[in-house]
Amino acid sequence: METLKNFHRTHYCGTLRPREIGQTVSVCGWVQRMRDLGGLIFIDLRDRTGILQLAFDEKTPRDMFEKAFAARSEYVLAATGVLRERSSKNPELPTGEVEVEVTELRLLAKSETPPFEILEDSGVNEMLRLKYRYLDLRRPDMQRAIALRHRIGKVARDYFDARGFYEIETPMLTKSTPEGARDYLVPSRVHPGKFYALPQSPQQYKQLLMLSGFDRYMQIVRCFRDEDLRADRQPEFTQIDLEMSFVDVDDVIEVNEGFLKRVFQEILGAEIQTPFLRMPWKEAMERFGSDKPDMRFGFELCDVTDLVKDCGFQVFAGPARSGGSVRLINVKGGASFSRKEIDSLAEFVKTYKARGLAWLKLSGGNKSSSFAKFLTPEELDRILERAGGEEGDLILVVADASNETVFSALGALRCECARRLNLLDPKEFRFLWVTEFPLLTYSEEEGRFVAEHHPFTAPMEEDLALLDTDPGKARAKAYDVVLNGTELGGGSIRIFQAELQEKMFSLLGFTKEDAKARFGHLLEAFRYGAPPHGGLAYGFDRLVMLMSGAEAIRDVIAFPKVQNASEPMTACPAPVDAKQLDELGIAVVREQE
RNA sequence: GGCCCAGUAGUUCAGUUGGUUAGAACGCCAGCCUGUCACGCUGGAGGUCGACGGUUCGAGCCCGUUCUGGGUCGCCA
Repeated sequence: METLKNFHRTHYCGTLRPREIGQTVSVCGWVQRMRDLGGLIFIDLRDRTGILQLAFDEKTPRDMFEKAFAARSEYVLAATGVLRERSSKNPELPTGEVEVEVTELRLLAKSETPPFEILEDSGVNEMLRLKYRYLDLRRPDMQRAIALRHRIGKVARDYFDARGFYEIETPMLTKSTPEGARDYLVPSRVHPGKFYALPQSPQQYKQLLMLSGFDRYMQIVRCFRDEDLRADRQPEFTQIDLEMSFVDVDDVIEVNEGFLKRVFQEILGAEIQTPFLRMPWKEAMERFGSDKPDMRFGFELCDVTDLVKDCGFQVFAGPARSGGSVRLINVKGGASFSRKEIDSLAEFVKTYKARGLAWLKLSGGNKSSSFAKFLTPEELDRILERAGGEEGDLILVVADASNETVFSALGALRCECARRLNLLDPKEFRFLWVTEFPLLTYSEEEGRFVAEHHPFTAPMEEDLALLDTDPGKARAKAYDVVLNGTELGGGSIRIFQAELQEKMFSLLGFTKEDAKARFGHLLEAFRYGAPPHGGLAYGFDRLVMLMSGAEAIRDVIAFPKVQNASEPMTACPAPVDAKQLDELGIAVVREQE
């Protein structure tokens, strides 16, 4: 095996063009492919910039030719030679007009045959890819995703720096505050029986930084939540976290619209119009059945509760009379769905706890329907009129005694129909601010109000009086930025007055002692002059995912975890030595079989 | 914790009603080949059909259990 002694790379493989013809170049990389034509050998050498053809023939020094002959996939080579024009060009390749007439070739490392080929758009099983992630990451699409991630982070740092934000690090070993997601706990050798928690977000620290007068803070920061995974949720994930002092909702929104406009412009060349549409939470739910509506298509919800309250169809009339609702979406062009497809949509809404799905199809001048026969023609006409039903439409109705069920079922259904009708263009970017979230929601399970966002979120001034009379109706100065049905980020203006914070805690059912034990440091700090402040945090992985067109955040994370929160390559989590546990004063009483 | 989907050479897949020795492509190995670039040609190696159990004269295929992975509901302030 050889080394790089006295060898100096002059170029990346993928960067060479006819302008360098005649120059002596030195390149390094991995063997993508070797083509042995007998007296002539070609090697495609790959580095992170692309592929370059190395050529070997009878003019090549004999020992170099022998080395080329022995080259195999993924061998690591260094080559020096004169760049020349190819006698037959390859228009498919950016470097397709040139090749290196090799005079020196070094074999730096051999490679076993990889478990899968290093190719773009690999159809390989993801588990295998993740087990050999270091090989998977050699593939051009992964290289691009990781490079894109870097560039987006760079734009974020540059943008916020230019607007006076400091990047300040906050601790990874923090105090567990068991409100919200489960914490990852870290034991302490020095304090047996006591635990740190990995941060779910730097929320309290960044608020304290505002109190310290830093005025504008940002951080690209790892966060941890010990909850179940999804395509867009990992147990450790990255936020672009920011906080600003002496601001209200409009100020936070404005600086962030500027950021998103900039990052989409710089990275994708996409011109995003600002300001974004803003929509109160209540309107988003009523119109789209979701607090993160995808605005790329219609199919808005339509409330027909009043029209069916007295009808003879109990499936509709029952929920309509008992405080629930009957709502529909009109899927334009949905009449093309077969009966079987409609049945599968009915199965789909059942996962959202809907009892069933009533449907009416307008096709070929006819109405076919699962429920029309239970209604009078007049009742049906009024429903169709309100739904705007016309030829080619499919009307889908969900009735339930719980409005939440109706919203979540129809909200998911409208997205599913759009998917099936191919209405989702990943290159179209429809931004939206959802604002005026409820401050509190009542938890039946816990028998108390819980914070919708978090307990430091400020109520809207116009709703302050409601805190004493009807707290469930109070709206918060909270906002989410939504892109194509994905929550990209969210934040709020925070409470900065101790009296209001105490009132919030009491609404949340915390005693003074509870509040002191959990948030005492914050409450005490707020006694020393807290500025009005607020902020926002982006899901960085989700942002990169949407900008790269990936379908899961795993595809934009170098070393992601799989669904059971383990990591296939290193096989963690893993048991530890009894000695380590002993030092920590920890006894494991229940092990997984 | 619930529901749905998937698991067959190294990889991606096919495999009829349950019936002889489980196939293809790519990859890999060997030979030939001087302008290929998904090189070509010839030959070859490579399989616990995820695992266990059951039904059967006979199971890749049917049944049950289980493991692994994916999606999703719950959960995720």
